[in-house]
Amino acid sequence: MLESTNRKSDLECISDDLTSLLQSISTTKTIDARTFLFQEGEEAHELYVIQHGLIQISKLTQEGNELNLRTCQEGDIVGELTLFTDEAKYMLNAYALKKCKILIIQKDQLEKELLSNSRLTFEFMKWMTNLLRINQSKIKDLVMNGKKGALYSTLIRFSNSYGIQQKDGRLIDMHLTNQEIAKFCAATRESINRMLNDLKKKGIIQITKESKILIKDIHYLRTEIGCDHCPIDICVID
Amino acid sequence: MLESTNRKSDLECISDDLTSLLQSISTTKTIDARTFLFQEGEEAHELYVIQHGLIQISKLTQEGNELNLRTCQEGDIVGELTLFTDEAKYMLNAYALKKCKILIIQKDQLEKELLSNSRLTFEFMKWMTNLLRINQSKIKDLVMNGKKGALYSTLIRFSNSYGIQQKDGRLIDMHLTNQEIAKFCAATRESINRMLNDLKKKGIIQITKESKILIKDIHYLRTEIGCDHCPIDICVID
DNA sequence: TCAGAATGGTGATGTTTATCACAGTTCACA
DNA sequence: TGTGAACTGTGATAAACATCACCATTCTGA
Repeated sequence: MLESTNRKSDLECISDDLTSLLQSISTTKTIDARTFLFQEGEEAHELYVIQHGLIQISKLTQEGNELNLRTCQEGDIVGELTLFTDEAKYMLNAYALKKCKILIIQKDQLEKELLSNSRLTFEFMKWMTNLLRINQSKIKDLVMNGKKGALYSTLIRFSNSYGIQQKDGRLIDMHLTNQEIAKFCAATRESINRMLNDLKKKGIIQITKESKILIKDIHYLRTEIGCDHCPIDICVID
Repeated sequence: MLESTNRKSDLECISDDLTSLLQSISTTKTIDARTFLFQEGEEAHELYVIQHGLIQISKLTQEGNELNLRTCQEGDIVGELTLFTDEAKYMLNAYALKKCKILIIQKDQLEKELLSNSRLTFEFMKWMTNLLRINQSKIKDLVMNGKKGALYSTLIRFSNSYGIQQKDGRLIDMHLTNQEIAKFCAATRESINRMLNDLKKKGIIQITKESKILIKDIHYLRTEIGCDHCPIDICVID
């Protein structure tokens, strides 16, 4: 490991002021692995900051299919889509992949605090704008170059969010099954498997002993989907 | 025409205070049909409110393909993705479909004004939150049910944004060519044409004399893509 | 340590969607 | 009012992707 991950959590992206505010007005709780922090349709009066653990944000379809949208870890803010909204229901599911320690922040309290401090507001709006930009670029990536584009985009985003630079490439420091990747791409496990094997044969990626993905030629992935010069803070998982 | 469109523009969604603020700090300009208000990569120091006209927001790919993201008319805010962001370049293209009258607002001036007035901040964050939710649901719709899902979602969104209720259905009061719809769905003109004709044969839609789309059975479209009970302010074009 | 579960891998086959090619129709405007 | 441009419609064919079926491999917990 030559260099630690360059991923910035939500809390790292926003200022220390906001961070300490969030921590000062919050309580904590612990949730077990393989349980939901919240589910679609539930009333949303709180939002959360992950102190420790791993949470998957997803959306379910009627047929039981699942689309993964984010994978969140320490420092990330979860549940943000309900802020300042009358419609107080979650649209998404938050599922704990590991045991988590969570800060709980009351939505109306945060709203109150934000409105009384314009510097915090500025930080928060900046963060929201960034989420908007990320989502815009995701729409393009998932839709414009078929499933291959969706996969390449997902790999690039994971690399930017959770990658560790190594001498022979960039390691996605996270255990990802074919099935999980498929859920980010809205593709089937089998298609993802075939495409990953193609990338292996071409030498673009490599699977490590701990079955993590090592990206040896990220430039190939980028040029294939035409995100050659897109800003690195946009091409991320959350 | 039994009932006027229920579409709310951005300005209608946000408060009168913000509306008048936006108008007070803006200058105006006029741009011709078939010209760009701004293009990807350009420096972004301003954002815009449409006073009159029609603007298409899109994203181009390297191969010259185009993905339509929004169609904006009177009252809509354009260029919002650059707010509160260091990255001062537009990610999208704004193309005038009709001659437009536009309010120009300096980005830093708006940021300053917003931060000095917490009620306006509240409104603005609420509006941004809503945009985020719309984008989330668009990702799902475009990706989860194939091109048919993308088409049905696009029709529903246009119906909600630009529809006029009539005795025999809901009329999308806008001239949409197959090619334009295709750009919203990231599909080909031919595929859209075939799918629309299938819907015609099934009696789900009907084309009026002015070649506008009349949706006779929106319930069918909704159930097919599983957005039967999604809030109407989320299933919109912008 | 061993049985069952989860995951990875791959062929065969069918469906969806794009591509190409071209003819018919409508529209804009000189 | 006629003519080129834009749009619609449709068949034939190819590529992308899903589905199904099945076996190999790895992981996991009693």
